[in-house]
Amino acid sequence: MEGPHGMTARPLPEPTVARLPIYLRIAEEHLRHGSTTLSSEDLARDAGVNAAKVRKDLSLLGSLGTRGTGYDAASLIDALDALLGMARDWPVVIVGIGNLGRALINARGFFTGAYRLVGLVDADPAVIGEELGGRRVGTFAQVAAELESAPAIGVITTPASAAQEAANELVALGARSLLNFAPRVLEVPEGVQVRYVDLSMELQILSYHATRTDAQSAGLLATVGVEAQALDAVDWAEGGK
Amino acid sequence: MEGPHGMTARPLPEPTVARLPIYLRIAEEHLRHGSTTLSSEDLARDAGVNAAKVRKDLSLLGSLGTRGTGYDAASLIDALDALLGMARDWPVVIVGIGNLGRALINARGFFTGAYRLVGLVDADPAVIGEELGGRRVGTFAQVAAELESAPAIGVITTPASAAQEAANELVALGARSLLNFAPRVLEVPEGVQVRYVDLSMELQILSYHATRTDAQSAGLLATVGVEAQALDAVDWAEGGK
DNA sequence: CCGTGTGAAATCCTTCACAGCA
DNA sequence: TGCTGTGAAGGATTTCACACGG
Repeated sequence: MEGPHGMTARPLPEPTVARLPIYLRIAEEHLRHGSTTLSSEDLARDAGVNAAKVRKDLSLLGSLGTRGTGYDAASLIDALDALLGMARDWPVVIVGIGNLGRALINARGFFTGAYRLVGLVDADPAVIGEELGGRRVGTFAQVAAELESAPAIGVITTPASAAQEAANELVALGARSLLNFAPRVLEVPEGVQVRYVDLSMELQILSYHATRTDAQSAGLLATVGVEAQALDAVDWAEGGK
Repeated sequence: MEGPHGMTARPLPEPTVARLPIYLRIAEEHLRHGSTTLSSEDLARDAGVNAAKVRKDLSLLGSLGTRGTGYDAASLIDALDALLGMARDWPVVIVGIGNLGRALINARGFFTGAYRLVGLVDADPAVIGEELGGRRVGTFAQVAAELESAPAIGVITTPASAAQEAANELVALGARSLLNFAPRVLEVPEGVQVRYVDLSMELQILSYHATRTDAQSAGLLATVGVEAQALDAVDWAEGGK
């Protein structure tokens, strides 16, 4: 059904999965700019990766390209859309309506396309009742009562101390994917996916590298031949022990 | 100076670097809760990784532990603080004062410790002049004039269309590390670090996995023995061709 | 002739298993 | 005895190099 030749596909390597959304974005951009085909070299340049990697990645989805020509932008978009589930409907609940939660609600591109905001949860009585993005903020119980179906994705933007409880409630509501912005590793049942976005961690990783390159530029440069690499986000988790 | 035995250290593996902030957070928490030592097993449980991985990671920083006992929380924190540059001062400029930018300015834990907000840039005249987080929003020229020194880190929260220009300006100001929230791969000079946080990409990766596990649970479960893994963020980039 | 698709090689990371020290 | 530190094994991903097809 979803494999290269209709057979049961083995799971894609996680680094490949993380690059697919980038390829999708680039293909959409190329199409908007009028080019109907693009080569692995084009994709590689825009994504900041090796061309061989692009070909290997895309070949895992099937034979999408044409030898001597490249990839048809529209076909590539279709294939990636299908694989990333962009044709489906993904109801999203956000827990923690602070600054970050509000930013996500209002962010362009966050609730476009397949992802649909269906619930806003907060514990603070001062926030409950407020209307944002066409939804009224409620407690878990209130939101659960108003949901038509289980949310597919739960977004956690609470303080760290409330994150595990938020995860528990979201899983109880039926969410099987969590996007956690709180600086806490979550315990979730097997089969529940968790992705972590930790802003202070990002700063620390940057300052680690900055410390190192400073020290090196004082000596001799040691980072020779380092290819510009765009995105290899592999921070994911599958629940269970 | 920074190697295990005072010798020139080879660079740490990138996945290891991405885990160090987590170990740091866990050690701080343990210390706050009164335990002065913690084992690799403790760290592994809280971080959601394998204990062997913890030991391998930490052994790369030197011999921090004591056989038969574990790691001294305070010493571990010191070592990680030093390595991640937490003793230094990291001036940060934010470009793009929309919802996300404001969320970062107000977020607890984002501008605590080593990271210090020194400038806010936006192109919108309606936003320029506004005061947030103790800083007045200005154009690049205005902010540049008020800076005491070059910013170490630039945070980009502009729309995608403005991200490359923001990166150029930040590099011109002297920033050597960029944290980019815009869905765009940036071109930067060699030696400039870029990390990407792309929220819509996170959702797409989640929906990819959700699609797959749904299809599998209809058949037979194939994800057996998958260890819970916390964070392997490896999305980083070094400029240059 | 050009660019994809792909075995094979090389590299990187993780996990194992245990020696060694407190 | 208990837990770290680490060589070696194992697994996964990246890169190479080129056969193949349009």
